[in-house]
Amino acid sequence: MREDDSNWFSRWEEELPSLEELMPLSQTLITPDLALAFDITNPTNTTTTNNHHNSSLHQNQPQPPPPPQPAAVSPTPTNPLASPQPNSGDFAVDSGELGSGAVGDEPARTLKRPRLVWTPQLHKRFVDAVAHLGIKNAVPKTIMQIMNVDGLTRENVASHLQKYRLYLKRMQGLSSGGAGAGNGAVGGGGLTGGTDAATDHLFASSPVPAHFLHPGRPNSDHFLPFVPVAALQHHHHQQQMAAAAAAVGNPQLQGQYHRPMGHFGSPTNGQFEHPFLARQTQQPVHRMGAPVHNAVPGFVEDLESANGNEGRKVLTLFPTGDD
DNA sequence: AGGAAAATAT
DNA sequence: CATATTTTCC
Repeated sequence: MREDDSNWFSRWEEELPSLEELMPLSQTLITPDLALAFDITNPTNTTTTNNHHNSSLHQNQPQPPPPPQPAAVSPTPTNPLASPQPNSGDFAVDSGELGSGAVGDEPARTLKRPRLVWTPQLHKRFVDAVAHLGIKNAVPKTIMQIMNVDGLTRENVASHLQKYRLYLKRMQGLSSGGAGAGNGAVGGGGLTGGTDAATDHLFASSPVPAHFLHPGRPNSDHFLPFVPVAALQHHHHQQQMAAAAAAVGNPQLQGQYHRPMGHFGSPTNGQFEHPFLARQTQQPVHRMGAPVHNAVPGFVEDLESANGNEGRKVLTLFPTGDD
């Protein structure tokens, strides 16, 4: 009956991805023009946005087009952007990158895919994709498609999905009625405060959809009238760099999270310092009266804190639909 | 292609 | 040493 209509409609609205979500990470990260420009004639770039100091974000660019994400590495062997040319202005990329050392290397060469760093933002996208698909359909391939992150490969998602599932499982055991779970299956964590196993850090940054925890009820049906946006987008351009490069090339950040005994007790948390991805939603803490005009039409203030602040979404009817 | 486990890197 | 991510096997 009609009831359903309004029901699903509401849900539909909530599920509507915001602009940010619609935009491919890669695109958001860099602009093709700049990227090209970089490779071709203007090696002047900041290439590196590497995080030299993550202490504070020095984002001067209102729209960081500095395409330089790939500084660390270039996942795509064929992509021109991969050239981490020396940044002329700023300093060189920072220090050794870890394993790859690719910073100063040339692109196009047998580049191995650098380690993908799952930043909270990326993870959020991942969770979002899984949520929309429903655990049922949440398979690597689909998730990957919906995420539409350049450079992301099925393997990456599969791997993360595996971990994510384990995380959910762990959560179930702990959150259930409580005392029940007797066995210390916790493996590692078992803190009273909640879920803070080291692994949870990343996962904790994004809220886990409630239905994920209940196996018994898929929460109504998720029949999507149309395929979720991103899935439709087919870009075959220089994709492998941005997101991947962005997310990837910065293992240094990892150092921060990777603290074995992590002491992330920030209640307000949610403010991760992302090197690149951060730029998408995390704007500088500039609270000036002067509004930061989003020069880009596609940029909406998506100030969503990874905390649990959800609800403020801009309804975007569809992706720019340009393509 | 999906899932799990092992291997490796950080 | 532990965790995160990749790679391999089923």
